[in-house]
Amino acid sequence: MARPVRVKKSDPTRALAIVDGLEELYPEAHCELTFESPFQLLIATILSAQTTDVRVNMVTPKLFAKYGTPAKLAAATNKEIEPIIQSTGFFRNKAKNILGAARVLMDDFDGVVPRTMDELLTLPGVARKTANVVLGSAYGLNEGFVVDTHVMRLSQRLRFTKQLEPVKIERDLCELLPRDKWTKLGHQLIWHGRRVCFARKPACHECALAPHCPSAGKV
DNA sequence: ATCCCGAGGG
DNA sequence: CCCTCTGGAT
Repeated sequence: MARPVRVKKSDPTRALAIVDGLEELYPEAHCELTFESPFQLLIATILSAQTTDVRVNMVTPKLFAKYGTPAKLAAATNKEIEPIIQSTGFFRNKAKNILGAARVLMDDFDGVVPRTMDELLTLPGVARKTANVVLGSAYGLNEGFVVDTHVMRLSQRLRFTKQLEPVKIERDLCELLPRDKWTKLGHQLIWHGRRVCFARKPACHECALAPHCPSAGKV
């Protein structure tokens, strides 16, 4: 027996009001990692796991001065890389991942960061979040939706989704929000998460989205 | 103590 | 699902 009724999705009209509000608040929202190539954004994004972009931007100039291309990074050793990225945390895993990613790029992709989700997912240290950052901010493609800690938190507070798993949240966001704005909206949600909708004590009293937010004053 | 533009393995 | 890897800021 087929399930007779679908639950109504999150109200698309309310969602679009929030989209407009975010555009008004953060028309300039963009990726705040510093990079000069798709490769450098890929590496910076791998390094950004569980740390702030400010911290990543403190180590990447030194890293990219010597190892700013796939060929150069692929030829490096863990011992050379680890001290440079140490302050970003998880530095042994991250060193292994960025070296491994550089080597896969050389071996399988002619040293060019690929432009598809499936190909990006073959790189060590790269899952959907990192792949979506590269596709969106290095290549300008709206292939998916970046779901990081901020996007996850805001999506739940704004009731864009009730899911807890990032991949399910991404699916809901893609169904609900206009595709041509996925990348920009990701940045805008992150900016709002940093500036107003804090993890611990969100500033609902000064939030322009509060009229549209089911969680306003309740967190 | 909790959080930060996570990923991989059990 | 859970856990671990890891450091710095608040």
